[in-house]
Amino acid sequence: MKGGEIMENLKERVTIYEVAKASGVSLATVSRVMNNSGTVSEETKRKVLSIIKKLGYKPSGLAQALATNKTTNIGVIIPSANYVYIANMLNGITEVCKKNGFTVILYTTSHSREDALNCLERVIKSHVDGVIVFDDELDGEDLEVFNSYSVPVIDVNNRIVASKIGCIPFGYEHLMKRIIEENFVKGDKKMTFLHVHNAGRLLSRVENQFIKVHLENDREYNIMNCDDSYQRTYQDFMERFKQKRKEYIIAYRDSIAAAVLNAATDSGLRVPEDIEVLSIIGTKYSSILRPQISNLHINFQEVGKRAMYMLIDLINGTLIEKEYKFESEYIKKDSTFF
Amino acid sequence: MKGGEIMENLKERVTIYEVAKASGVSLATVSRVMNNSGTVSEETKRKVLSIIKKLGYKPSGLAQALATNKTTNIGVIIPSANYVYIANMLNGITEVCKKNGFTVILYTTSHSREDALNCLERVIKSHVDGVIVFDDELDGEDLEVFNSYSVPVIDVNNRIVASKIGCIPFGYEHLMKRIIEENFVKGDKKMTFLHVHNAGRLLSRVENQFIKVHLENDREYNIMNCDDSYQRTYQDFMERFKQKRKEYIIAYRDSIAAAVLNAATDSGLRVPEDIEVLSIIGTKYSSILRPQISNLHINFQEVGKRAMYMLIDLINGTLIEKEYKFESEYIKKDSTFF
DNA sequence: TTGTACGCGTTATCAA
DNA sequence: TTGATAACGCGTACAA
Repeated sequence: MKGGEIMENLKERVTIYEVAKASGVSLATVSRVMNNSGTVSEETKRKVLSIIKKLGYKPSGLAQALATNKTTNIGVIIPSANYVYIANMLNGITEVCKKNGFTVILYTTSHSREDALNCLERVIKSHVDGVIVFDDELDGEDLEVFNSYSVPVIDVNNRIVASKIGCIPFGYEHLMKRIIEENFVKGDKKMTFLHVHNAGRLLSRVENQFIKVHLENDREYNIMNCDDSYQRTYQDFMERFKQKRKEYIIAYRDSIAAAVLNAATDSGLRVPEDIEVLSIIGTKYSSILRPQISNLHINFQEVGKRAMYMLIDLINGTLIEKEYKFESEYIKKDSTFF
Repeated sequence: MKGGEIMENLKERVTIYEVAKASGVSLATVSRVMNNSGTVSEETKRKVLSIIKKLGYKPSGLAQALATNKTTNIGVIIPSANYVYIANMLNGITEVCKKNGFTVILYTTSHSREDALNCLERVIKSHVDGVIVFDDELDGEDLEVFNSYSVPVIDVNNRIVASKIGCIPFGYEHLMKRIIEENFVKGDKKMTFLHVHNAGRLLSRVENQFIKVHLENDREYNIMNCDDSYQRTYQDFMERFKQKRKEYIIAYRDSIAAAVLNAATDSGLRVPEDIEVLSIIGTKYSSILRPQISNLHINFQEVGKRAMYMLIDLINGTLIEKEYKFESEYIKKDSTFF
């Protein structure tokens, strides 16, 4: 053995052929043993199994997928795993995946159209058995593209239905209307909606509803631009709260709501007497933060699980109801009066 | 056309053969066009490209992977995406992946040895080009198994090095010692370490260090069993704080620390005068919660990025330093005195 | 019960 | 500049 020779024990991947040879049978028999298909005599089965174990043979998922046209992989497209509610959904998906023998391939879009189209390409190339989309960069037409490559789709947070598309829309409108009108009747504060640039359809829909309900009731309202960052929002509100106004503020999610609350508290304003805050997307942090934040709750872990269940049915062609709506629930905490 | 016929426009996947036929060239030429390899005349190139576009041809990643022995997929093994710091790491990984043309396959183990071994199997079957492991269920021997199937590994939170294994250990011990001893000198409270059953090596190591430093200094300490859940811990401490004792409590992560803090506040105890709390793993919530939580900070997004950079180098055989340590940093906030 | 041979959709090596 | 053709590792009719 020469000096410079590579000594790594990268034993080459053992294939079905080698198992067959070592067992003295054909590769078809090995395949049968692996998949418990066809009929194999107990004796050869034992022998083959022992060889498989001895050689440490693991079938190549690639070759299997190519031969069977099934990968048992599903794609998940999300903007980022960094938001708690999205991580919760992801967790629900993986849970159901594991129980059903699927594996998750993760695609993130970082809020960019370019990334999104890139994902689309890669998802199609990857031969996933199906895909769950929770991403505003992808619209109905994009989802049709998946379908045209016969990739079943479950679209979360939309209402797009087609032959191989199911959807899980969220119901925030009714509840939003109820809360706003309750504030008109019992409350005394003008409402401010925190508008986040490019934050997606979910927030836009709620914002539109916010405006609509105000117009219907002939009430004044504020829309305020807001960064999707705790620090920046905190600073903005420290500035804003120098004038000790009373306000009812609606924020996208817990961190943003917390920024407002902390700024209020740090400015000597009382919650909820002076400042009321509502978080649209509530997570467990709504209850951990003090004061606890009132929020419109949807269990995103359950959303993820449901999405995956629906996708499995869609893949198997047994999905009856292509739409499953999640209604939000009002969790009244300390940051609001009613 | 009969009535019951299926009308779905699931156009079958178009293959390289069909493109070749439609272009009047051989599949080899199409392959060359796709990969910009070899030499193709401008004219046929144009023709082939137009056909590719027209037919919407996307090469099969499966077949490519089988032929080239490269998937451009990497595996990520984590206990769950539900913890903020893990989600942060995941985010760092995906970011670097995207820039370098890799795709993440996600494997979660749900804190079970069985799941972990299952992951091991699936990772090997899936032909990933490499794997990042941040999971206590998998030990050094398991990682060697990856290696024996020539799957490069980056192991986070451990110090295991081998031919195709790199690692990213965390440095908590020194800082822990410094903080504890500072408390001995300047502080006046007995320290309590929250022991979480089966929470993994990271916490165990810190706990051992906690005990060691106390023994070295001949000081008394408490170890207290604690659930890895906000609610349960909150209740436990509401009970405990009925006796208005003074304590310095060390918790695993923000949520748990918050449970202690909230219980203290709700029991009429002052922070940090009566109760001091330190969170070992700090996230952005350390600064959002009130009082803000002192913590031992490691930027997990950076950990994820670094892990992926190292993995890429390992795959390419260009990784020089197989170990890259992340030292924790003490972020002094309002929940402690020093 | 077992083996042969073909197909899955690519890449890559030769010749032509 | 192109086109056959052999891998890649497996599943699976069909034949034996």
